[in-house]
Amino acid sequence: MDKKAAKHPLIILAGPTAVGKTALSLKLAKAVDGEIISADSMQVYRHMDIGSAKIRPEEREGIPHHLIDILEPEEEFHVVRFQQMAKDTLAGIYRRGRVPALVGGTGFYIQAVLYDIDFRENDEGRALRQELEEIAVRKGNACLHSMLEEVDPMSARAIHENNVKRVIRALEFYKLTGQKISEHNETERQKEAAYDACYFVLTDKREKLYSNIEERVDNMLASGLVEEVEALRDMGCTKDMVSMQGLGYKEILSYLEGEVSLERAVYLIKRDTRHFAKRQLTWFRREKDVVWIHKDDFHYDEDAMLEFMLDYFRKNGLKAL
RNA sequence: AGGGGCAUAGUUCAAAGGUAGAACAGUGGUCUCCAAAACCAUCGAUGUGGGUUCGAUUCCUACUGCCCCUG
Repeated sequence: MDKKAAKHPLIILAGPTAVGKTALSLKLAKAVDGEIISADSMQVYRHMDIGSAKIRPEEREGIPHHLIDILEPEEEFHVVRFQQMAKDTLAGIYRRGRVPALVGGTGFYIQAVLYDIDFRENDEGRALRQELEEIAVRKGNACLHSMLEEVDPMSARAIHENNVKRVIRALEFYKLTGQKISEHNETERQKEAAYDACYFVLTDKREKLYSNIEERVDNMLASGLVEEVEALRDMGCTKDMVSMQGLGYKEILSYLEGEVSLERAVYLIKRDTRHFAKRQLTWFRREKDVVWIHKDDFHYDEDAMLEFMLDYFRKNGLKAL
Protein backbone atom coordinates (compact mmCIF):
# COMPACT_ATOMS: atom_id res chain seq x y z
CA MET A 1 0.00 0.00 0.00
CA ASP A 2 2.75 2.36 0.98
CA LYS A 3 4.69 1.34 -2.05
CA LYS A 4 1.81 2.13 -4.32
CA ALA A 5 1.21 5.46 -2.69
CA ALA A 6 4.83 6.32 -3.22
CA LYS A 7 4.50 5.87 -6.95
CA HIS A 8 4.04 8.81 -9.20
CA PRO A 9 0.86 9.12 -11.20
CA LEU A 10 0.99 8.47 -14.93
CA ILE A 11 -1.78 8.58 -17.46
CA ILE A 12 -1.24 6.62 -20.61
CA LEU A 13 -3.30 7.08 -23.72
CA ALA A 14 -2.40 4.67 -26.47
CA GLY A 15 -4.05 3.24 -29.53
CA PRO A 16 -3.49 2.45 -33.19
CA THR A 17 -2.57 5.13 -35.72
CA ALA A 18 -5.28 7.42 -36.91
CA VAL A 19 -7.69 6.46 -34.16
CA GLY A 20 -7.80 9.98 -32.77
CA LYS A 21 -5.40 9.96 -29.83
CA THR A 22 -4.21 13.50 -30.36
CA ALA A 23 -7.62 15.14 -30.17
CA LEU A 24 -8.59 13.24 -27.06
CA SER A 25 -5.24 13.83 -25.41
CA LEU A 26 -5.76 17.58 -25.56
CA LYS A 27 -9.04 17.34 -23.73
CA LEU A 28 -7.52 14.99 -21.24
CA ALA A 29 -4.49 17.14 -20.55
CA LYS A 30 -6.67 20.16 -20.03
CA ALA A 31 -8.96 18.34 -17.66
CA VAL A 32 -6.15 17.15 -15.41
CA ASP A 33 -3.83 20.10 -15.86
CA GLY A 34 -1.32 17.79 -17.42
CA GLU A 35 1.57 17.77 -19.79
CA ILE A 36 1.86 15.46 -22.75
CA ILE A 37 4.78 13.19 -23.49
CA SER A 38 4.68 11.81 -26.98
CA ALA A 39 5.41 8.08 -27.19
CA ASP A 40 6.11 8.09 -30.86
CA SER A 41 9.22 6.96 -32.67
CA MET A 42 8.81 9.35 -35.60
CA GLN A 43 7.49 12.56 -34.12
CA VAL A 44 10.78 12.99 -32.31
CA TYR A 45 12.28 14.03 -35.63
CA ARG A 46 12.30 17.57 -36.91
CA HIS A 47 11.33 18.23 -40.51
CA MET A 48 9.04 15.21 -40.47
CA ASP A 49 5.71 16.81 -39.79
CA ILE A 50 3.23 15.66 -42.39
CA GLY A 51 4.14 11.99 -42.60
CA SER A 52 4.31 11.56 -38.84
CA ALA A 53 0.97 13.32 -38.34
CA LYS A 54 2.61 15.60 -35.83
CA ILE A 55 0.46 18.04 -33.93
CA ARG A 56 1.38 21.59 -34.94
CA PRO A 57 2.44 24.05 -32.24
CA GLU A 58 -0.62 26.23 -32.83
CA GLU A 59 -2.87 23.23 -32.32
CA ARG A 60 -1.45 22.39 -28.92
CA GLU A 61 -3.70 24.81 -27.10
CA GLY A 62 -1.00 25.83 -24.70
CA ILE A 63 -0.43 22.36 -23.39
CA PRO A 64 3.23 21.43 -23.10
CA HIS A 65 4.17 18.63 -25.49
CA HIS A 66 7.41 16.79 -24.88
CA LEU A 67 9.63 14.60 -27.03
CA ILE A 68 8.47 16.10 -30.29
CA ASP A 69 10.97 17.75 -32.65
CA ILE A 70 13.99 16.93 -30.57
CA LEU A 71 16.20 15.11 -33.07
CA GLU A 72 17.52 15.61 -36.55
CA PRO A 73 16.50 12.93 -39.04
CA GLU A 74 20.01 11.57 -39.33
CA GLU A 75 20.15 10.79 -35.63
CA GLU A 76 19.43 7.32 -34.36
CA PHE A 77 16.56 6.70 -32.08
CA HIS A 78 15.55 3.59 -30.22
CA VAL A 79 13.74 2.40 -27.11
CA VAL A 80 16.60 2.89 -24.73
CA ARG A 81 17.02 6.45 -25.80
CA PHE A 82 13.31 7.05 -25.60
CA GLN A 83 13.16 5.54 -22.15
CA GLN A 84 15.92 7.78 -20.88
CA MET A 85 14.39 10.91 -22.36
CA ALA A 86 10.96 10.01 -21.07
CA LYS A 87 12.28 9.47 -17.58
CA ASP A 88 14.04 12.81 -17.61
CA THR A 89 10.92 14.50 -18.87
CA LEU A 90 8.78 12.82 -16.25
CA ALA A 91 11.09 13.99 -13.51
CA GLY A 92 10.61 17.55 -14.65
CA ILE A 93 6.86 17.24 -14.77
CA TYR A 94 6.68 15.80 -11.27
CA ARG A 95 8.96 18.53 -10.02
CA ARG A 96 6.52 21.04 -11.41
CA GLY A 97 3.73 19.26 -9.63
CA ARG A 98 1.85 18.43 -12.75
CA VAL A 99 0.47 15.23 -14.20
CA PRO A 100 2.09 13.50 -17.16
CA ALA A 101 0.13 11.91 -19.96
CA LEU A 102 2.10 9.51 -22.09
CA VAL A 103 0.37 9.57 -25.44
CA GLY A 104 1.29 7.54 -28.48
CA GLY A 105 1.14 4.38 -30.47
CA THR A 106 4.48 2.76 -29.87
CA GLY A 107 3.56 0.08 -27.37
CA PHE A 108 7.10 -1.02 -26.83
CA TYR A 109 8.17 2.46 -25.82
CA ILE A 110 5.30 2.76 -23.41
CA GLN A 111 6.14 -0.59 -21.89
CA ALA A 112 9.76 0.42 -21.46
CA VAL A 113 8.72 3.41 -19.40
CA LEU A 114 5.83 1.91 -17.50
CA TYR A 115 7.79 -1.11 -16.29
CA ASP A 116 11.12 0.64 -16.27
CA ILE A 117 12.64 -2.19 -18.23
CA ASP A 118 16.33 -2.75 -17.81
CA PHE A 119 17.88 -2.97 -21.23
CA ARG A 120 21.44 -3.46 -20.05
CA GLU A 121 22.85 -0.82 -22.27
CA ASN A 122 26.00 -1.70 -24.10
CA ASP A 123 27.94 0.35 -26.55
CA GLU A 124 30.42 -2.23 -27.67
CA GLY A 125 27.84 -4.26 -29.47
CA ARG A 126 28.24 -2.67 -32.89
CA ALA A 127 31.06 -4.72 -34.29
CA LEU A 128 29.68 -7.92 -32.89
CA ARG A 129 26.29 -7.17 -34.37
CA GLN A 130 27.78 -6.71 -37.81
CA GLU A 131 29.75 -9.87 -37.49
CA LEU A 132 26.61 -11.80 -36.64
CA GLU A 133 24.71 -10.21 -39.48
CA GLU A 134 27.35 -11.42 -41.88
CA ILE A 135 27.09 -14.93 -40.57
CA ALA A 136 23.39 -14.85 -41.24
CA VAL A 137 23.94 -13.70 -44.78
CA ARG A 138 26.81 -16.00 -45.57
CA LYS A 139 25.94 -19.16 -43.71
CA GLY A 140 22.21 -18.80 -43.42
CA ASN A 141 19.64 -18.09 -40.74
CA ALA A 142 19.62 -21.66 -39.53
CA CYS A 143 23.33 -21.53 -38.80
CA LEU A 144 22.98 -18.39 -36.72
CA HIS A 145 20.03 -19.87 -34.95
CA SER A 146 21.96 -23.00 -34.05
CA MET A 147 24.60 -20.81 -32.45
CA LEU A 148 21.90 -19.47 -30.19
CA GLU A 149 20.63 -22.96 -29.56
CA GLU A 150 24.00 -23.77 -28.00
CA VAL A 151 24.19 -20.88 -25.58
CA ASP A 152 20.55 -20.18 -24.85
CA PRO A 153 18.21 -22.96 -25.90
CA MET A 154 15.22 -21.31 -24.34
CA SER A 155 15.60 -18.25 -26.50
CA ALA A 156 16.30 -20.41 -29.50
CA ARG A 157 12.99 -22.11 -28.98
CA ALA A 158 11.15 -18.83 -28.56
CA ILE A 159 12.69 -17.02 -31.51
CA HIS A 160 12.09 -18.18 -35.06
CA GLU A 161 15.28 -18.64 -37.05
CA ASN A 162 14.12 -16.22 -39.72
CA ASN A 163 13.79 -13.49 -37.17
CA VAL A 164 17.43 -12.59 -37.58
CA LYS A 165 17.22 -9.33 -35.66
CA ARG A 166 16.13 -11.06 -32.51
CA VAL A 167 18.46 -14.00 -32.88
CA ILE A 168 21.31 -11.54 -33.15
CA ARG A 169 20.20 -9.58 -30.12
CA ALA A 170 19.94 -12.74 -28.05
CA LEU A 171 23.42 -13.86 -29.10
CA GLU A 172 24.83 -10.42 -28.56
CA PHE A 173 23.28 -10.24 -25.12
CA TYR A 174 24.85 -13.52 -24.15
CA LYS A 175 28.30 -12.64 -25.43
CA LEU A 176 28.33 -9.23 -23.81
CA THR A 177 26.81 -10.02 -20.45
CA GLY A 178 27.43 -13.73 -20.07
CA GLN A 179 23.76 -14.02 -19.24
CA LYS A 180 20.94 -15.63 -21.14
CA ILE A 181 18.49 -13.10 -22.46
CA SER A 182 15.66 -15.54 -21.91
CA GLU A 183 16.39 -15.45 -18.18
CA HIS A 184 16.85 -11.72 -18.13
CA ASN A 185 13.58 -11.18 -19.93
CA GLU A 186 11.83 -13.54 -17.59
CA THR A 187 12.80 -11.50 -14.55
CA GLU A 188 11.95 -8.26 -16.29
CA ARG A 189 8.52 -9.61 -17.07
CA GLN A 190 7.81 -10.11 -13.39
CA LYS A 191 8.12 -6.41 -12.76
CA GLU A 192 5.26 -4.35 -11.52
CA ALA A 193 4.43 -1.01 -13.04
CA ALA A 194 6.78 1.67 -11.83
CA TYR A 195 3.96 4.22 -11.68
CA ASP A 196 0.51 4.67 -10.34
CA ALA A 197 -0.77 4.37 -13.85
CA CYS A 198 -3.98 4.30 -15.82
CA TYR A 199 -3.40 2.76 -19.20
CA PHE A 200 -6.10 3.61 -21.70
CA VAL A 201 -6.21 2.25 -25.21
CA LEU A 202 -8.42 4.08 -27.65
CA THR A 203 -9.79 1.97 -30.45
CA ASP A 204 -12.50 1.79 -33.06
CA LYS A 205 -14.15 -0.69 -35.36
CA ARG A 206 -11.65 -2.14 -37.74
CA GLU A 207 -13.30 -0.90 -40.92
CA LYS A 208 -13.51 2.57 -39.46
CA LEU A 209 -9.87 2.48 -38.52
CA TYR A 210 -8.86 1.37 -41.97
CA SER A 211 -10.93 3.96 -43.75
CA ASN A 212 -9.49 6.63 -41.44
CA ILE A 213 -6.04 5.49 -42.42
CA GLU A 214 -6.76 5.74 -46.11
CA GLU A 215 -8.26 9.16 -45.68
CA ARG A 216 -5.36 10.34 -43.60
CA VAL A 217 -2.82 9.17 -46.17
CA ASP A 218 -4.71 10.97 -48.91
CA ASN A 219 -4.68 14.09 -46.79
CA MET A 220 -0.97 13.77 -46.20
CA LEU A 221 -0.37 13.74 -49.91
CA ALA A 222 -2.64 16.69 -50.43
CA SER A 223 -0.76 18.53 -47.71
CA GLY A 224 2.55 18.00 -49.40
CA LEU A 225 4.05 14.76 -48.19
CA VAL A 226 6.00 14.33 -51.40
CA GLU A 227 7.50 17.79 -51.02
CA GLU A 228 8.37 17.09 -47.41
CA VAL A 229 10.23 13.95 -48.34
CA GLU A 230 11.89 15.71 -51.24
CA ALA A 231 13.22 18.30 -48.82
CA LEU A 232 14.50 15.57 -46.53
CA ARG A 233 16.22 13.87 -49.42
CA ASP A 234 17.83 17.17 -50.40
CA MET A 235 19.03 17.50 -46.83
CA GLY A 236 20.87 14.25 -47.33
CA CYS A 237 18.46 11.79 -45.78
CA THR A 238 18.80 8.26 -47.06
CA LYS A 239 16.66 5.21 -46.62
CA ASP A 240 19.06 3.45 -44.30
CA MET A 241 18.36 6.02 -41.58
CA VAL A 242 16.03 5.01 -38.80
CA SER A 243 13.90 8.07 -39.44
CA MET A 244 13.46 7.20 -43.09
CA GLN A 245 12.02 3.83 -42.19
CA GLY A 246 8.91 5.59 -41.04
CA LEU A 247 5.66 4.92 -42.83
CA GLY A 248 5.19 7.34 -45.66
CA TYR A 249 8.85 8.20 -45.78
CA LYS A 250 10.41 5.04 -47.09
CA GLU A 251 7.73 4.64 -49.73
CA ILE A 252 7.88 8.21 -51.02
CA LEU A 253 11.65 8.02 -50.99
CA SER A 254 11.53 5.01 -53.24
CA TYR A 255 9.09 6.83 -55.49
CA LEU A 256 11.52 9.74 -55.71
CA GLU A 257 14.26 7.29 -56.60
CA GLY A 258 12.09 6.15 -59.47
CA GLU A 259 11.71 2.67 -58.06
CA VAL A 260 7.92 2.72 -57.91
CA SER A 261 5.11 4.84 -59.26
CA LEU A 262 3.42 7.35 -57.01
CA GLU A 263 0.26 5.29 -57.19
CA ARG A 264 2.12 2.23 -56.01
CA ALA A 265 3.86 4.20 -53.26
CA VAL A 266 0.52 5.43 -51.96
CA TYR A 267 -0.91 1.93 -52.06
CA LEU A 268 2.06 0.69 -50.06
CA ILE A 269 1.75 3.42 -47.46
CA LYS A 270 -1.90 2.61 -46.94
CA ARG A 271 -1.31 -1.10 -46.80
CA ASP A 272 1.64 -0.90 -44.44
CA THR A 273 -0.16 1.52 -42.20
CA ARG A 274 -3.08 -0.89 -41.94
CA HIS A 275 -0.68 -3.65 -41.04
CA PHE A 276 0.91 -1.42 -38.49
CA ALA A 277 -2.39 -0.56 -36.87
CA LYS A 278 -3.19 -4.24 -36.64
CA ARG A 279 0.12 -4.99 -34.97
CA GLN A 280 -0.42 -2.17 -32.52
CA LEU A 281 -3.74 -3.64 -31.51
CA THR A 282 -2.14 -7.04 -31.07
CA TRP A 283 0.39 -5.46 -28.77
CA PHE A 284 -2.14 -3.64 -26.63
CA ARG A 285 -4.32 -6.70 -26.36
CA ARG A 286 -1.71 -8.63 -24.49
CA GLU A 287 -0.59 -5.70 -22.38
CA LYS A 288 -1.76 -6.11 -18.78
CA ASP A 289 -4.20 -3.80 -17.09
CA VAL A 290 -5.26 -1.76 -20.05
CA VAL A 291 -8.62 -0.05 -20.13
CA TRP A 292 -10.12 -0.14 -23.56
CA ILE A 293 -12.08 2.76 -24.93
CA HIS A 294 -14.11 1.68 -27.92
CA LYS A 295 -15.12 4.83 -29.68
CA ASP A 296 -18.33 3.37 -30.98
CA ASP A 297 -19.40 2.53 -27.43
CA PHE A 298 -19.27 6.24 -26.76
CA HIS A 299 -20.97 7.12 -30.02
CA TYR A 300 -17.81 8.96 -30.99
CA ASP A 301 -18.43 11.57 -28.34
CA GLU A 302 -15.07 12.67 -26.99
CA ASP A 303 -16.50 14.42 -23.99
CA ALA A 304 -18.13 11.17 -22.98
CA MET A 305 -14.80 9.38 -23.33
CA LEU A 306 -13.12 12.02 -21.24
CA GLU A 307 -15.82 11.73 -18.60
CA PHE A 308 -15.24 7.99 -18.53
CA MET A 309 -11.53 8.46 -17.99
CA LEU A 310 -11.96 11.00 -15.23
CA ASP A 311 -14.45 8.75 -13.57
CA TYR A 312 -12.00 5.91 -13.82
CA PHE A 313 -9.39 7.97 -12.00
CA ARG A 314 -11.80 8.71 -9.20
CA LYS A 315 -12.59 5.07 -8.70
CA ASN A 316 -9.33 3.33 -9.37
CA GLY A 317 -6.34 5.34 -8.49
CA LEU A 318 -4.26 8.21 -9.58
CA LYS A 319 -4.55 9.37 -6.02
CA ALA A 320 -2.43 12.35 -6.79
CA LEU A 321 -5.23 13.87 -8.78
C1' A B 1 -27.04 -7.84 -84.40
C1' G B 2 -22.86 -11.22 -86.33
C1' G B 3 -17.88 -13.41 -85.25
C1' G B 4 -14.13 -14.50 -81.60
C1' G B 5 -12.19 -14.81 -76.61
C1' C B 6 -12.51 -15.24 -71.26
C1' A B 7 -15.22 -16.91 -66.82
C1' U B 8 -10.74 -20.46 -60.84
C1' A B 9 -10.02 -17.33 -53.41
C1' G B 10 -11.56 -10.31 -51.98
C1' U B 11 -7.75 -9.15 -56.19
C1' U B 12 -3.97 -10.66 -59.93
C1' C B 13 -2.53 -15.13 -61.97
C1' A B 14 -1.35 -20.93 -62.03
C1' A B 15 -2.77 -26.14 -62.80
C1' A B 16 -5.29 -30.57 -63.94
C1' G B 17 -10.30 -36.18 -66.54
C1' G B 18 -9.50 -38.62 -60.05
C1' U B 19 -10.84 -34.45 -54.27
C1' A B 20 -7.11 -27.04 -57.29
C1' G B 21 -1.36 -23.92 -56.25
C1' A B 22 0.83 -18.97 -55.55
C1' A B 23 1.29 -13.78 -54.65
C1' C B 24 -1.13 -9.73 -52.51
C1' A B 25 -5.26 -8.41 -49.42
C1' G B 26 -7.98 -10.21 -44.87
C1' U B 27 -7.54 -12.58 -39.90
C1' G B 28 -4.68 -14.29 -35.45
C1' G B 29 0.01 -14.09 -33.04
C1' U B 30 5.43 -13.10 -31.42
C1' C B 31 8.01 -8.96 -29.53
C1' U B 32 12.25 -6.53 -23.24
C1' C B 33 18.13 -1.59 -27.56
C1' C B 34 16.50 -0.87 -35.52
C1' A B 35 9.54 -1.63 -32.87
C1' A B 36 6.07 3.28 -38.21
C1' A B 37 10.96 -2.32 -37.60
C1' A B 38 11.59 -7.64 -37.88
C1' C B 39 9.21 -12.31 -37.74
C1' C B 40 5.47 -16.48 -37.44
C1' A B 41 0.72 -18.69 -38.31
C1' U B 42 -4.01 -18.96 -40.69
C1' C B 43 -9.05 -18.47 -43.38
C1' G B 44 -10.48 -18.58 -48.35
C1' A B 45 -12.18 -20.33 -55.06
C1' U B 46 -13.48 -23.63 -60.09
C1' G B 47 -20.48 -18.37 -62.72
C1' U B 48 -25.49 -21.35 -63.57
C1' G B 49 -28.16 -25.63 -65.88
C1' G B 50 -27.75 -29.98 -68.78
C1' G B 51 -24.76 -34.00 -71.17
C1' U B 52 -20.33 -37.56 -71.88
C1' U B 53 -17.62 -40.47 -68.10
C1' C B 54 -16.64 -45.19 -62.93
C1' G B 55 -15.40 -40.03 -61.87
C1' A B 56 -15.65 -33.15 -64.48
C1' U B 57 -14.12 -27.80 -61.91
C1' U B 58 -11.25 -29.72 -66.62
C1' C B 59 -14.38 -32.46 -72.45
C1' C B 60 -19.34 -31.17 -75.06
C1' U B 61 -23.65 -27.98 -74.76
C1' A B 62 -27.21 -24.07 -73.37
C1' C B 63 -27.63 -19.83 -70.44
C1' U B 64 -25.64 -15.57 -67.96
C1' G B 65 -21.77 -11.95 -67.47
C1' C B 66 -17.35 -9.45 -69.15
C1' C B 67 -13.79 -8.19 -73.14
C1' C B 68 -12.26 -7.64 -78.40
C1' C B 69 -13.46 -7.30 -83.67
C1' U B 70 -17.19 -6.32 -87.56
C1' G B 71 -21.56 -3.43 -88.56
